[in-house]
Amino acid sequence: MSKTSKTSYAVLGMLSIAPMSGYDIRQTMKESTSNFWSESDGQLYPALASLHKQGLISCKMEKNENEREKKIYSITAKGMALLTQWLTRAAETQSVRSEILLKLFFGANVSPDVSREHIQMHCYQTKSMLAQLAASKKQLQHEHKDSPHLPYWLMSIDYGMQIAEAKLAWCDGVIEKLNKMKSERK
Amino acid sequence: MSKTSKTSYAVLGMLSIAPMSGYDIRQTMKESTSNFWSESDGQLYPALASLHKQGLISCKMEKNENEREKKIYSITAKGMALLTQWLTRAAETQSVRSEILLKLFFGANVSPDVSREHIQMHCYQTKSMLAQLAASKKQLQHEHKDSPHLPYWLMSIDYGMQIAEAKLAWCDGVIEKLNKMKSERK
DNA sequence: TCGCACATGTAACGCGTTACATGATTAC
DNA sequence: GTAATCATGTAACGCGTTACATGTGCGA
Repeated sequence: MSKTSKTSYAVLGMLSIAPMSGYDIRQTMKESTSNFWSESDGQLYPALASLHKQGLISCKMEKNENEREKKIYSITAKGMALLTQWLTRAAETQSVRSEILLKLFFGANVSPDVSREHIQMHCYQTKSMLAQLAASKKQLQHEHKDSPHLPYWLMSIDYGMQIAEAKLAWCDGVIEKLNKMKSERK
Repeated sequence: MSKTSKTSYAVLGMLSIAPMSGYDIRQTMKESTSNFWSESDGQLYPALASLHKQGLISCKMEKNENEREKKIYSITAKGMALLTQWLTRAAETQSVRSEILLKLFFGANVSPDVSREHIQMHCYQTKSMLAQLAASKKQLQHEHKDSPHLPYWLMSIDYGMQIAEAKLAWCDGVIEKLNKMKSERK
C-alpha cells in the first residue's frame, strides 16, 4: 500500500457504498465526487488489480442479458478495516495551485481588461458548477432518501456550493475594482 | 518551454516584480503566493537555469559586504513578452483533490465523531490561515503603498480570505449537523 | 560550537495524466 | 453504417516532491 497515493482509499471508499465495476466507479465519481476528487483510468484499473491482489477487494464476473461481461468488485472485511483506519487518520494538508490567481497576482504587467476577462470567465464557470451541484443535491435527496450516506454526501455538496457562492461574491468585487482602475488610468 | 508546467511563468512573474535570486524568489513566494501557488527547490533552480539558457532572464553575480555571493536574475524583454503572452491566455481549469472532503464523503463508515474531529481541525487550520492573510494584507498595504502591483496583490489575498470565511461558515454547519446525527443515533 | 538562516543546486522516485489499444452493444 | 456508450486495460511521459549534497556567515 502506497504511503502517499490516496487512489486506493478512494476506490475502497466507493466499494464501501456498493459492489461495483471499475467503470461504475468512474461514473459514480463523475456524478458525486468530481467536484473535489477524481481518478483517471490509468490510476483506477491498476489500483483495482492491486487491491484485489492484496485481498482488500474481491471480484466476481457478472453478465446480465444484453450486456458484455464485467468485473464486479466488492470490499472485503480486510479492505473495510483498512478503509476505516484511513478514514480515522487526519487528512494531510495538500498544496493548492490556482493558475487564475497566479495570473491575477501578476496582473500589473497587463491591462486590467485582461484580468477582468479572466475573472469573468471564472465567474461563468463557477455559476455553471453551482447549478450542477444544486441539481446533484436535489437528485441525491430524491434517490437516496434513506441511505446512511446521504447526510455526508449532502455536506460535501454544500461545501462546493458555499465555496462557489464565496467565489462569485469575490468575482463581483474584483470586476468592480478592475473597472475602477481602468477608468482611473484614463 | 514546457506546454504543461507553469513553473517558468511563475518565475518570470516573480522577476517581473523585481530582480531577485533564486532564494529570494522562494522567500517572496512563501510570503505572498503560498496561499495559492508555490514551487519547490527541485523545480525552481532548474527552471532558472533553463530560462537563462533561453535568454528569457539574465544573470548577474552580486556580493554585498558580509554576504556570500549570489546570482541575481532579471527578466529580459524577451522574457517579459513571453510572460505577458501567458498572462493574456485563459487559465486552464485544474482538478482539485481534497482529502478531507473525500473522508467526509465516506463518513458513514465511521462514527460521526471521527468526521467532526477532522472538520474541527480544518476549522482551526483555516482560522490560522485567515489570521496570516490578514497580517499579510496589512503589511502589504504598508510596505508597497505606491506599487502598481498592490491592488492585484490585495485582490489575490482577498480571495483567500473570502474563501476562508466561507469554509469556516461551512465547518460550523457541518459540526452542528454531525452533533445532531450523533444524538439521534443514541 | 552548535544550530539556524542564507544560498544553490542534483538525483531519484512516484504519482497522475494522456494517449493508445481493443472490442462489444445500442441507438440513430 | 457509424457514432456513442459500455468496458477494461497498458505504456510513456513529465511533473513535482523529497531527500541529498555542499558551503557561508552569524548569533547564542
